[in-house]
Amino acid sequence: MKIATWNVNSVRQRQHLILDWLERQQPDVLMMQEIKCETDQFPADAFKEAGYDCAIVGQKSYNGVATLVKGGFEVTSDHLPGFDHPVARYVEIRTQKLTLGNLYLPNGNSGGEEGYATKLAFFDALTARAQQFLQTDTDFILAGDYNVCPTPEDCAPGALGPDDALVRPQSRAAYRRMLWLGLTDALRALHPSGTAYTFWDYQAGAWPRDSGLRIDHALLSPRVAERLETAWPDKAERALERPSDHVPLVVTLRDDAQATA
DNA sequence: ATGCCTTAATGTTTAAGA
Repeated sequence: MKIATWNVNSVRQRQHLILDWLERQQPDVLMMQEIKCETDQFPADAFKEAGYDCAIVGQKSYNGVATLVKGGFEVTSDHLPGFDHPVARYVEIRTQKLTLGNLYLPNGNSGGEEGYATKLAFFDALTARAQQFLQTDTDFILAGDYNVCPTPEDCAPGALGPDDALVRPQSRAAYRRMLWLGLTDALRALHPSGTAYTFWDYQAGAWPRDSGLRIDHALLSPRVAERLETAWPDKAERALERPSDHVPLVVTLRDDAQATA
């Protein structure tokens, strides 16, 4: 099973790049963030033609998430339970015996301390959601744009100041708290060290200088982690014409031994 | 100079992104 997450920075601007990528990679699931459109503006027909059905939670101008799925699925939530802000930053589906949460965590650099508090509040609710799944023995993946560089190795030297919301100690602690629940960072489980950036700023020649960040992550519940086969950021996508500033993070899982036994 | 791009919309500028 092949699952990807990608902050596309406007699905309408990126539609053809996304369709080309789907054609090449053929994932079973693609979780997209920052679709930047209302639900009824989402180009669902084009993705349908490519073989994908969509779970869409859009809003005007900003944010917005959508999950593309091959095969049957059901939407289990169109918002993050416990996060009481009317923003389109979470959609959750169930397919192939997995619950897949697609998240766009607040950046936390705008809106002063209140804006930063919103980021931590989202983390709290996401942690509670994960605990709920663990308690109910639900296999799950929580993937998306976490807007956190978990360790210094995940932030190119000089790319961000020490007070940036992506690297503040509380942000990193909030991310670690999810790992401490027993979740697995798919990329780091297979590639424990080294750079594995998923984002390069449009500004200041960040891409040619390889001044990137690892901020897009896939966290796996214990039984799903047992099936982890590969995890890689599709860096080549950043070099194409008019790309998103993020690249897809791709995770593949071996077949469920329980299902095939 | 929290700028250097890029996006959407409030649109001949602004806010947000990270």
